[in-house]
Amino acid sequence: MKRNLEPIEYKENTEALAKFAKALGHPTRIAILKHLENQSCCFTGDLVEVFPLAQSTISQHLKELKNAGLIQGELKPPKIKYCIHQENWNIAKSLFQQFFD
Amino acid sequence: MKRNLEPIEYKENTEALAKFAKALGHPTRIAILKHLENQSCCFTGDLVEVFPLAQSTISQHLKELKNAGLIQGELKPPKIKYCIHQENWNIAKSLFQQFFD
DNA sequence: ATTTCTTATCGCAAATATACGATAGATATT
DNA sequence: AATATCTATCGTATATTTGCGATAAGAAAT
Repeated sequence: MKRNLEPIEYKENTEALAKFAKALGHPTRIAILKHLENQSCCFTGDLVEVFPLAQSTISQHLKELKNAGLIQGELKPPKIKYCIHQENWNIAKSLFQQFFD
Repeated sequence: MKRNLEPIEYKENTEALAKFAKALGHPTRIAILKHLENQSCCFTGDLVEVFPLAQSTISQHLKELKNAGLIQGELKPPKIKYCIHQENWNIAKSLFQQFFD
């Protein structure tokens, strides 16, 4: 095999949009975000009860959403409260909007 | 290992949105779609010249976009003309719209 | 200090995605 | 029928994703 080692350079918006889309590319993560929109916020434990998935799996999905910038965690010891990251959410929203015209 | 063999059941819209998002979750596919929006249509060969990727790789990305329903291919022998699948495009658009409020 | 509660991380296994070259298929043209 | 052109598919290698249980990490309360 011979792979393209040097990654292709895309426009900034293209990369950003793909990154957001990738984070949204799993039904569990969509469902988590919908849940966050309804509840405005929630704890990891709440989600573990909602979805038939291991706690570690939920945590991993949350991590990806956080890495993508779509959510943020706030320390509420001993829990962690997760909310939509409103600023980045708006950025994602407008990127998708302008993408679809 | 013991995986959850029975897949989780999500709402239809959740699945649909995740599927579209997944297809959009790669910068090359975003770029292809942007190109299609500008040109309205194009051939596989055109894309091979635009992107520094093998023809087979481009073809694979097109296949995924087609499977997601975002594009459609029209036979224009000996070429194939790819266009946005307008109907599904609108569905995707409205799914993202209502997802982001 | 120890225990309790909550969440993150590690290590693993399996599945999927990404990329390539090579090859096959489909259709005009000669 | 043979050739040329264009695209899809196959086979392969590697990387990433997804999921689990087990364990670690953090903070509060006892």
